[in-house]
Amino acid sequence: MSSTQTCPIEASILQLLSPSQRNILEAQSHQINLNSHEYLFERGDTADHIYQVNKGKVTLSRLMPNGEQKVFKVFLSGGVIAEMAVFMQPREYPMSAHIDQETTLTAYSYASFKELFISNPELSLQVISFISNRVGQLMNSLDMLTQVNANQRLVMHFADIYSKQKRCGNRFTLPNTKKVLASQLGITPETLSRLFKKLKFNGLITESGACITVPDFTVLCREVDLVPSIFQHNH
Amino acid sequence: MSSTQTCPIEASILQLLSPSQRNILEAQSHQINLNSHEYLFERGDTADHIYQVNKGKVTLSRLMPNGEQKVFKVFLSGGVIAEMAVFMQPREYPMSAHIDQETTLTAYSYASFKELFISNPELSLQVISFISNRVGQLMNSLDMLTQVNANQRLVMHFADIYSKQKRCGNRFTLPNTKKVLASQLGITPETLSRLFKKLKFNGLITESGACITVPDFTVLCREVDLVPSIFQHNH
DNA sequence: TTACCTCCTTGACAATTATCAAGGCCGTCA
DNA sequence: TGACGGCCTTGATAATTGTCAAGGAGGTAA
Repeated sequence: MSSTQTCPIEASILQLLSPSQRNILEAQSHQINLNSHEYLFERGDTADHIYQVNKGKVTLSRLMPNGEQKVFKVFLSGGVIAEMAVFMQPREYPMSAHIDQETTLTAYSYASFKELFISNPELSLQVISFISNRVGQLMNSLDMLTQVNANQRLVMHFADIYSKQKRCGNRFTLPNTKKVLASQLGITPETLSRLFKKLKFNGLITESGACITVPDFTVLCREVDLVPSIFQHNH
Repeated sequence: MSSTQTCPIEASILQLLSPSQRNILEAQSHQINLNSHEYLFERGDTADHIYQVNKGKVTLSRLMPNGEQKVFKVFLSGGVIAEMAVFMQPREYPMSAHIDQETTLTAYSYASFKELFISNPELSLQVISFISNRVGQLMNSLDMLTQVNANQRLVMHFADIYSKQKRCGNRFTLPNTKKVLASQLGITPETLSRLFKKLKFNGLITESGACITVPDFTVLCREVDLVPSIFQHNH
């Protein structure tokens, strides 16, 4: 797993800033270096910084009642961490951020964002819009996790990855280990392994390392009873 | 099912406004009357109003790929509808709002909110905070729906209702039909019926109409393998 | 090199949940 | 009043997913 890997392209709050606003923020930022197995923050810590990954790998996860670690998201270079948490009340990180590889980050303080918002009302509007969209996405995820079975969740996840990656034909690359993927889909690694086996057996996908090839998206969707439009790029 | 029923107490964007801000908004609002079986709006409509229910009953739902209607939320008097949707890009309602009973609503326009935000930067900050919290809640729901079984989801839902209702001993009232409840929990009505049966058989709850009595919250939680703290009121 | 350790896979089995079918209850409406 | 329709329940059965146990592949550190 190379450390030059980048996150799927994903919108972040930082992209809403104009160059001059960005400069103000940068001026007040600072750099952080962390080693493998350290924590950037833990659940419950005061959330006073948003972080952007420059290099490395950070996993956002939460300890579940059963003692398992549920992975929410893995951040590679470019990823922006905790862009919501710092605005919550009480201002506490709702999950822990674990360093998986030696990582360098840029830390932007809550205070500097607050100043920007106060002095730029139109920026605040954009941010409200941005977060509202996130709410919409989360509600979609809620649908996905309750109304469809594991097979469909996997294919929908494929669609998600596919639409976020730079297209290279009918292929895409799994950004995480299968254990993490299983955790994100809310199933066990064993079940995931069997789902993959079935998809491969039926010729719906081919697997080569972390790279998945889908001969025919329409067929794949029909097989699991989903509309093919989920693979349309809706940027 | 009486039409004087009220929503569980739940924070809304309207509560962030100062009296004078509220007045500005009210001045630009208008009243709406709708009859049973009409739609307030449908998924995809331009989202240009936030609505507050004065009297009646409105169901927010979405058509699922399998053709079923998944209920997200039921609004009774006091409920505030679409407080996120109007800020999303593109500005479209992500679900449909169905009128279940004759209903009167107050409609506040997106434009008037926008003006308020632009002229009150601190208000915008509060709104950002408010929506971020909603993001946090949704992520908790995601946990709940993926990491725990149906039994636990039901009890957690009890805890949710209980903490939002005015306390009257160890009782609370189910706000929706069991069919709707099942839909919210992501299970079938049959499964829900059997869960209730088991809880009642084991003496963990008593049911009298829509009213549920829990003799001992600690015992109930222990039985389904959850921490009792979920019933603590964390206003 | 060996000794771990984690991830991934597979098999056998158990638990959970959905599906299908049927009947009772309770409203509304003609 | 009776007919209809929705909701709730129950039973029988099937499908889905989890649990436990075991082994292979690959990486890392002593």
